[in-house]
Amino acid sequence: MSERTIFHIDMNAFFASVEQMRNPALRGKPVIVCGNPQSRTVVAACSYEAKAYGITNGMAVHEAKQRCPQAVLVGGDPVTYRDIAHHLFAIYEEFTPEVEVFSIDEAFLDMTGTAGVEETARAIKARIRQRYATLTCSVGIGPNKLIAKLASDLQKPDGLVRVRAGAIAALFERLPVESLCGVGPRLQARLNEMGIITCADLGRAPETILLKQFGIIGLALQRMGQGFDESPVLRFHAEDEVKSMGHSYTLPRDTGDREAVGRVLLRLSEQVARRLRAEAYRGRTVHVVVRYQGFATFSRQRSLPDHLDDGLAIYRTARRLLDTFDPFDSPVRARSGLRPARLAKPREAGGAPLPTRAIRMVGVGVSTLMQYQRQLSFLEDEERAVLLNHWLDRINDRFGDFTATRAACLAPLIPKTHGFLGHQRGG
DNA sequence: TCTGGGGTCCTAGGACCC
DNA sequence: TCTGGGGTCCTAGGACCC
Repeated sequence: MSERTIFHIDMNAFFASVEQMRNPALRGKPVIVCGNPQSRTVVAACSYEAKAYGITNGMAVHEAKQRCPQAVLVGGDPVTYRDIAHHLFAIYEEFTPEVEVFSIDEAFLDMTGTAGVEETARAIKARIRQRYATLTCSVGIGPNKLIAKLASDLQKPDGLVRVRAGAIAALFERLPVESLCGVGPRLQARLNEMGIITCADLGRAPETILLKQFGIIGLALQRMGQGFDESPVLRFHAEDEVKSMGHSYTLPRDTGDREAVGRVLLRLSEQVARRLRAEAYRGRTVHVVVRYQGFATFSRQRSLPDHLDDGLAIYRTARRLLDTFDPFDSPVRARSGLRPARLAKPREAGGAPLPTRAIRMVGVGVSTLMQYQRQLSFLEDEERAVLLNHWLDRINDRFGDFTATRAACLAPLIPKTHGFLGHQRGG
């Protein structure tokens, strides 16, 4: 088989660049795109002006503000980003039908057989510029996806880097092992401990050692360290094959109030259900995740006999799971293999009831999904619920989340009467 | 005011069935 | 009288990605 030519296109500071594009006042300024700027949140994307202050994606917003007090905070606008992303993918398809959507701002293109490889890359960049004057991208070109992705990282912003097969070995001598897609902080730390610092080190590491340390993953790691990657560019859009859907919410303040958490759970369950219905899915496994003060995070799941897409039904299961959580016992019990349904009520040490550990975040998800035909006729006893949900969806689609919803969703997420300290700052 | 929110994949152990 | 053993489903946790 002849050598492949793969492009990886990575939009530079995508969300922040979109904000700067549609609001010229933000151009040239440090811009931080985050979730709700009012809540505890992290940097989802930041402009290059902000990066200059050491701000990185994933950093707590409060820390980012410390580094750069004049940074402009913008709440993200996922609908617009998705819209523009779709236009960008359409542009790529002008050049080849072999486009793999890797994330909202990244794609792989299989350009094997194209004459004038770098000219084509420049043409794509020009086409993007023509459509969105202020958006730039970095294009990485390589003999496979692994190398293409790595190459797009080598020059930012507005980069164009081609790594030919013959140049990989020399490049890997100087690239740290964490530049490989798939080697995160944990793996990096373990590899570094083993004396594996560069990609080339990884490629040279003895198979037996890698196998022993990482199991089957070890062999894949070694292949990566040698620059091998056979994975094809899949004409696949993320939304085609959804495996799970979920929502989570970090509370403005940690709380020990189970009922307040329950209300958040109901709200999240309704959101998840609405998305399931919008995409004609039903699911049979309900997951709940709880993060406590201190960041310890636990999850529980339960599979049900039937697939469902009703918020209240999801909530009822989620609520039962939530009620099996015992913050002080969970880590032990989780390892003990006891099924959540059989968990004992929280024990009382020395007769005194244990205090409840405050909850920081709660999430609900549904998996084991099944997509159905919208024309499917429903059983009669389900009709009412289906009609109600349909009606709620129509209103919410038009006017936004929670315009019409169950009354319990409208209660404050954390009652003000509970006396949380420290959230009202002076004057 | 340390540490979001959306996902995917893998592992490991237990239950259960034949 | 040990303790087989494969297949599948289920659950919890962890690593990683953007």
